[in-house]
Amino acid sequence: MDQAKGTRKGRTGGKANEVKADLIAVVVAVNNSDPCVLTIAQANALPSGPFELAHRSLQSGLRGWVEQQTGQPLGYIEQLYTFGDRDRIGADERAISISYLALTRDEDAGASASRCWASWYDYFPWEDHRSGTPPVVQEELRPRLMDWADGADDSATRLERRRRAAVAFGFDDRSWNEELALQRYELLYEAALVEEATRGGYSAAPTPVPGRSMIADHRRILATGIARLRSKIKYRPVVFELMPPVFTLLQLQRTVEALAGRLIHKPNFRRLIEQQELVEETGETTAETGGRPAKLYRFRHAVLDERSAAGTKLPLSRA
Amino acid sequence: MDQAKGTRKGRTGGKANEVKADLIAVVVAVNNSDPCVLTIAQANALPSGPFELAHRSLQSGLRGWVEQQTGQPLGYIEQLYTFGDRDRIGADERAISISYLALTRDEDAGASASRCWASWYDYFPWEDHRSGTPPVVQEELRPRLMDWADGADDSATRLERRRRAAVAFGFDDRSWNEELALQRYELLYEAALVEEATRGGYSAAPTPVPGRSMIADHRRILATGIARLRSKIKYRPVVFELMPPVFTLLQLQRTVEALAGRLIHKPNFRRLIEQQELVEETGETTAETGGRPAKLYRFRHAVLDERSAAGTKLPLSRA
DNA sequence: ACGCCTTATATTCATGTAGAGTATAATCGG
DNA sequence: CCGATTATACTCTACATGAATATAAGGCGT
Repeated sequence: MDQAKGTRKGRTGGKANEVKADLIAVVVAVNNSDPCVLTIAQANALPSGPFELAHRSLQSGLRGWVEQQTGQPLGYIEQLYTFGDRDRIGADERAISISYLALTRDEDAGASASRCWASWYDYFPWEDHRSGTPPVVQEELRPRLMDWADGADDSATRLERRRRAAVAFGFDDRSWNEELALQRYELLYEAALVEEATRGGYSAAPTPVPGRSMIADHRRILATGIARLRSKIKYRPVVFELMPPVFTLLQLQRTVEALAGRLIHKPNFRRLIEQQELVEETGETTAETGGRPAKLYRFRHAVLDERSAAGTKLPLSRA
Repeated sequence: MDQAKGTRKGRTGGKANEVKADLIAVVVAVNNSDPCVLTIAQANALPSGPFELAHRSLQSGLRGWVEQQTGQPLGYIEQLYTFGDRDRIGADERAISISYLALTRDEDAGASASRCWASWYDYFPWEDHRSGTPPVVQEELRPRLMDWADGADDSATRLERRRRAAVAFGFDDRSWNEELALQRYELLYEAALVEEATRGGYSAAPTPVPGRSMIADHRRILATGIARLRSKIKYRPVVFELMPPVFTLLQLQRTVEALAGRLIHKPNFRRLIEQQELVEETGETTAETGGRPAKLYRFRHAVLDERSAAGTKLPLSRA
């Protein structure tokens, strides 16, 4: 495909088999039920920078870049994915992108000149189902994806495309699965319905679907982070990285709902949290919620020790 | 720590911020209830090679190296983790390791000169609990980990180490969790009980615990692959990548047991497989199993289409 | 041919958990 | 003091899971 580029890099002195490695961060916080990502460049890019010799490790390099570009110190970090440059748009030379997900609280609003929190759903308007399926899904994504499917050469491909669209977006009475955020973005990319897909300039660029784009493959990386986080909150107590030290159960629920992009059954949510003993009461209450004062809770950090929390789904014998 | 190396790389012409990127493969197959990994260099290394300019993508580069070094073509591939060189032992220059998990069948025994399948449990004897907890856990790992814990300076650290060892290995009536394969290896590394941990030559090297080691951080990468696979078989139908086209339910169970390193309740396993409609009968039976002839099944490839199969663990509303 | 061993397959039961709905309690503002 | 609002508690049903037991169908030795 792009084999013509194979011998392009003729720098003298440099070893042929070396590449540039970029560290890219998806830094997430939740403010007032709004899931936010830390951005730079007028919300057009994620914090990032090359892995340098001075960096002690990949993670410390990432921390350095994020702090330098946004002033935001990072707590919880996990690796997302390493992309090769075939996936990178506009990359001028051989490069790989090592992406990370970081969770933080947007507490200290000090020195936040370049710090810019943007809502996830500015980039992915179709991902927020907290008020029901957003209109853009039925009114725009569905017909345009169907057009794309019908544009295939053979009928097998047409069926295949329809099926993939239906699974990803929950068409035809399928249920919406919030964890498929990455698949949805990639499907739209493949259908050339997002701005990034038409950057090559080869095809006549149609109007992209709603949703802000980013430089290079940053929006794809953001989608990867969203998908990972939506999956992870279900089996690891990572939400608490996004919560203040003390909170009410409803605040916790609203945070999870913001991340998942869908609503949660309140009594069941409370039951789940309580029976898993994820939190403990502080003894205080707050009346700032409007009605009956709510108990305040804090995260039981001990659960990080107690549970290895890898759920089984196989009929393993307990013997 | 290794900051002294910071300015070491003074090559003229080459850009400073470029690194070597190695592609490393954990290629898994299961033969006769034995989980195997594809190795080279007398079973001392995993197939690997640098990411080169000629490679179309990271995955195709990996495929190339594995096929060249072992003759084994790869089917299913997924990325595992990208390690920085602080984690690499004996790395002479700045480098990162991008590791992958591949699943295959060891069918065509043709041209397998350099191809060498080695059992997982040669490298991790403490991971096979199919015949109960292996003796090495109680007889060797436990006392030596306790010694390590007791060797800490302050009592808080001692308690912490004991707790981590207990969680990882299921001491003190805790249950064994097969998915913690990586944590177990890293704990042994930290306690300097594996050969890799004493390569620096600084400390007087004690006798490592049983279990074959590998070059660089390859055993760590293998542990990463084992942990990932043990986790993934529980929520995605990846086992079938390791099965022949047609198989009995017991063969399928034995394969899962080989991977998980523990036994499965037979009736429940069958129920799980059947009610999820993962397989369909071929109509044939085989009498090669000793007793009553077993029905032969094949994987229902349609499930890959139908299900997005991301299980929920939150009380989401279905409305 | 018969019984027995082995493996395959089917059935049952108790328990626990998830989804969903309903009921009561404690504030505040009029 | 009433009702709007939010918090908290309880109930019910369906289904999945862990575990045990029962029946079926071959081979094999005598």
